[in-house]
Amino acid sequence: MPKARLTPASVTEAAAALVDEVGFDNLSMGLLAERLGIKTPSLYKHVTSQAELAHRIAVLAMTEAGDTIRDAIQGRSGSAALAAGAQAMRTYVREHPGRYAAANATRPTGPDDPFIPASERVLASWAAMLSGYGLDPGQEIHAMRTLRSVLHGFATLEAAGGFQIDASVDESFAWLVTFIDQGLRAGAASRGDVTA
Amino acid sequence: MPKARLTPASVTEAAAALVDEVGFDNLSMGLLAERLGIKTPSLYKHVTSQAELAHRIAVLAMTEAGDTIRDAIQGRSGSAALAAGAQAMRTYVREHPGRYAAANATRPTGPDDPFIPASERVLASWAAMLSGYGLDPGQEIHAMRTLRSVLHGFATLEAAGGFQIDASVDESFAWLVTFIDQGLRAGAASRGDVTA
DNA sequence: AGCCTAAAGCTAATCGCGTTAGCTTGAGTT
DNA sequence: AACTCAAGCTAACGCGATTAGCTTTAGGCT
Repeated sequence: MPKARLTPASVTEAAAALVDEVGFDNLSMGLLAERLGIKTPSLYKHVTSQAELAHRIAVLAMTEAGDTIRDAIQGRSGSAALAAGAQAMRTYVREHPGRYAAANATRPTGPDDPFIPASERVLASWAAMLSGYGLDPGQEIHAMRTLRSVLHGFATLEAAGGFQIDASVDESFAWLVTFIDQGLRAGAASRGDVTA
Repeated sequence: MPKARLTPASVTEAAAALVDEVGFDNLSMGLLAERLGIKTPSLYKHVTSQAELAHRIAVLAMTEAGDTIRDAIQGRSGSAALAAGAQAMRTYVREHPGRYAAANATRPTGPDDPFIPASERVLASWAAMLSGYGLDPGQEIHAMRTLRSVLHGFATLEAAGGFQIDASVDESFAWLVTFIDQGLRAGAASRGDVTA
């Protein structure tokens, strides 16, 4: 049999790179085939459908994002962990807008979808980071959702060009991170958790 | 000439209703035509393209959202204005997920695009609400962006089914609003910096 | 009342893109 | 050297958006 020039991983990676360049909803089989130097129908020897391809990009994205966030948080705690994790996520989305869009467009296909553990790893990193704030157990879920909301919201708004005066977007993000940090600290303090 | 059964406004409204039912990216000319009781090509007597139709939905959505947010904030100030405005926005997105998706998918088509003033009206409402917190002028832009990020992030995550244990999503939103309110009151980011 | 125009519909046809069917080739195995 | 099958290819189908061109009909005008 012919040597496998194209592996499942290399095809997914090429698709992910493509999507970061042209945007997730401009992904087309023809574009990817051209990029790989083959004709469009030949792609179906490596992918069952465009939907499956998009899903594979999503799994890759979630896995990569999980890795960078985990690495950023590793070895830090509290404010530093929050700042590093948030920055890692923002940077990932800026560098891989197409992959991130793919991840947001996808839904788990079943109970054994690898997308599920990949997302859970991301959530686990955030949970680990939040645990450093010593929040009340009942509040952790809310803090987690609020955190996800801000970071996701900021990243998508930025990716969509939603911030007009982009001169100070970095500054805004730093402000946002500080805002969250102080809110979380205050939340812990309000329950007497303060180290005084 | 035949009476105008279908006005530009009624077509856009029907498309918006459709999109809220089937999801923005399941919008199709055939579906809308069927809904209006005409054949697909006849739609082009009322719309120049699907892209234009999507854009009209987006303008409608931004205008409607602006109205409800303004109305919610009217007559309130401070925490109450924030809570009411945030709730209004969340409710709008929950009730009109397709329109909101359309609004996020669109880009201004030119300097005289009605989408621009429509978005500005939304921003103006948020700005009016934020002014009640008496923030430092230099921080207002950051507070605005942070506010937009949380609300947009929460709304889109919720619409995408991103919150698994949906039992307490209402509670999480209330927590989020309180979190933002307390942060704004404290002038959170005015002191200290956590930037990595 | 009776024409005349143009808006609004329709059918037929085109185009692009995803996808399927079926043929061909060549590397690795026997 | 024969054999097999993964990976490519061309041809063709299907569906949704869009265009072309015809038909109908209501409103304005004389």
